[in-house]
Amino acid sequence: MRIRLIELNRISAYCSGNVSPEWGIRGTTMSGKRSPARRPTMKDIARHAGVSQSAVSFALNGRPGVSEDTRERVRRVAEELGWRPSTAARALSGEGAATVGFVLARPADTLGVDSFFLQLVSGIQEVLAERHLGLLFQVVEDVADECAVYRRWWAEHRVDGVLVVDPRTDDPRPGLLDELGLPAVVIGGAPDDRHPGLSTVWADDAGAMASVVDGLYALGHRRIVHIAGLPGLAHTERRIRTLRAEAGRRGLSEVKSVTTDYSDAEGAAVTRRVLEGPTPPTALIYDNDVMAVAGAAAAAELGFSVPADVSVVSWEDSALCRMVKPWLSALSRDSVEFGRTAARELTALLDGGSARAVRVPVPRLVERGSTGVARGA
Amino acid sequence: MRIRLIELNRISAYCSGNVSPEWGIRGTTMSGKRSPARRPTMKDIARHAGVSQSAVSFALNGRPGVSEDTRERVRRVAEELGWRPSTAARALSGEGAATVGFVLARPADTLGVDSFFLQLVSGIQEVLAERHLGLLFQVVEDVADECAVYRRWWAEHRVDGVLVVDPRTDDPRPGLLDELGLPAVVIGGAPDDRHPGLSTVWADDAGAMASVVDGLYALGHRRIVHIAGLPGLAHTERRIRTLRAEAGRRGLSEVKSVTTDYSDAEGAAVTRRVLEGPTPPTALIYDNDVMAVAGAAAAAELGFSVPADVSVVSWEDSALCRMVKPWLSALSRDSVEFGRTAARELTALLDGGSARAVRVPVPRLVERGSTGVARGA
DNA sequence: ATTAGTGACTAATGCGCATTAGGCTCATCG
DNA sequence: CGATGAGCCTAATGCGCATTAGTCACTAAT
Repeated sequence: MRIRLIELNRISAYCSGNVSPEWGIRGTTMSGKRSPARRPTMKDIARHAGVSQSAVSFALNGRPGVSEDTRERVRRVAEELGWRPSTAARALSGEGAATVGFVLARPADTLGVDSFFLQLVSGIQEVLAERHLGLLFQVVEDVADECAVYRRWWAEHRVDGVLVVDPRTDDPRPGLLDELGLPAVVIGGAPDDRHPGLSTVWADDAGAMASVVDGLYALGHRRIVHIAGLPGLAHTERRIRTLRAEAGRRGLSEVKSVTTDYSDAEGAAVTRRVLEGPTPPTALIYDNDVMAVAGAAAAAELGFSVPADVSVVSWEDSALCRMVKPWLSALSRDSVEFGRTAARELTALLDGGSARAVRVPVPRLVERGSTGVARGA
Repeated sequence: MRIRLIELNRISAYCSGNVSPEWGIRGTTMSGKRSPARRPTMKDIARHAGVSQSAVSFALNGRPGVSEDTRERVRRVAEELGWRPSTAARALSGEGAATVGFVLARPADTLGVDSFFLQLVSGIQEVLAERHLGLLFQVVEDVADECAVYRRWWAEHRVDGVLVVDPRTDDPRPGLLDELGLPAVVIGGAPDDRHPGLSTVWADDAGAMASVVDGLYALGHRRIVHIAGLPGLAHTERRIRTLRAEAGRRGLSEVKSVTTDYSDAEGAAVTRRVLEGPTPPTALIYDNDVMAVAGAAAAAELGFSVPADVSVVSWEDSALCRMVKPWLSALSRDSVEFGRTAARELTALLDGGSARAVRVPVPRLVERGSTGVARGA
């Protein structure tokens, strides 16, 4: 009796699969009106394949408990029906949301021209897409809002982990994420012992700064101004500290850093201010490409020729650096790969791996036309 | 008997809420090890408030069936516990995923310096954040991949709707989204009657192009080259068609469009090619800021002075346009507001509103130093 | 005084999946 | 020849929420 029924089911499933599937993914309501479309579920697969819903689950998840034969059949049916697991249901049954979060804490108007993030994100995506992980993205005003977003995401069960950018000194985020138990990778921060749960992917800013100063020193530069980015950002502070140390080591007194908001406006303004001083610097190091370009233009306007009067280095390479004359020498790094690495670390964490600190290659100085021997050297 | 029990529950809830809540959101496992944190659920709230779980649901969702008194109490408890509805559970019980999708189909290396998308996204976020809607973001290589992503998102029940950018001629996406019944807003496409289910937010490129040509014509320009963006994009084609029409209307034969990939390299290359021809144009219209800047630089290298020899107009305004000398005249639009509008349309759609086509203001030409009277005019 | 009605809850169900606990059949061993 | 176990499945349960169907006490109307 029982066997009979099952057999019948199997036969009908077999037929419908090969001859005329009465079970498409398009539904038709009673009224005859065409409903938009119906998502196939495991139940549908089960009916189609003539097995129980649990068997389907076992089959599709590689769990033992079904014959290879059945497994294959179930897989085929799932494929035909275009089935995909509902992330909602998966998340609900404890499997996680299959999503990672990414928050960008920058005021909308500061977003402007920034090639770094888009490239970073595209690298991240590459890795996440392979594993069908979604990327939940949000732009907020400041770090406080960012923390609120993490809390919400966590409470709403929206993400399995997050990628944190722009680490700061006295950053509240690592502590919060630790508390929430949300796996996270900090991008661009130096390794931090206080939060063993977080992974870190970082570039050796200190080393890069040292080598830039080395190079400029060799070219005879003794007065150097570093037009830095936002104060409070970990890498800004690292660069500033290193510059000071390098200057101290060489006994250079006319070397300093000035922090800005990364905008072209401030980049130009600071440039004008320092160049109009009594003893203008002979070399300028900008923390991003936008300021470097704006600064170089400002210098030119003041009658300073680049690189004869003043050398310019951009700490970010992009098409922008090749849009002005002379082309700007820049520290080049592979932002896409940076993103890939970060995403890989996060997936490793999600797989239960333990946190670690990964260092990506030191940015390389690409010498173009904007750096030269110091005037008078 | 029953009353008694309920009363007791209420009292105990009252006490625990005010004196020593034994129910925090932090859990402690049996072994004494501190578990990372526990998400409070409606069950917790129910226990705390001494009511059933359904009552909590009614209370929190503004449904009738509970007294104002209870409602308020439940709300307070939920607040105290830091409760947030699990999106997974919500989605599973048919409420939608509280997420909208956004796919960017551009090869990774083409992403480069683009201010438009980041601004667009930040505008979108502003509106979505208000309603606690998440934004699922993905970067893919081409439109085929993009379609695959929509299918997957739909099958996985991941998004309630999507925002579509870069509409094309013969675009497969509207049809697909229609088929899937996925609410969508097309950003930048002209209204399309064939897909009544989709909303559209668009700017009047045709009108803008006409006014730009008007302006250049008035300055004496008769030979104009339009360095357009990617062929196949709806707005590229619209601009090209309009330019041709305007030229025809005025009997100008030396007016043409050349399509590119939006990169600085092609912008410069095309510029060189047309300027080195026998009768070089006196005005160049670039479809984005990156090409405009690169093109202006290329022109300068060839000995063409801007705007004396050739006028330059950028169809995208950004800090970039103010980083070169002379500053570039540009068509300025409020990309952030554009994003807001699109997001608002999508939320309206999600609320059950019907699709419509919304036109945002025509981009306005900001005259800067790069446009002038045509040589010889 | 009985009935209908209403307000305020609680119980029960389902969403789509993973998982645990059983159930049935057949081969193997003592 | 009955007991044991392995193999292959099915049934049942839970996740967190929304929702529908009761339940119970109390009021208004007949």
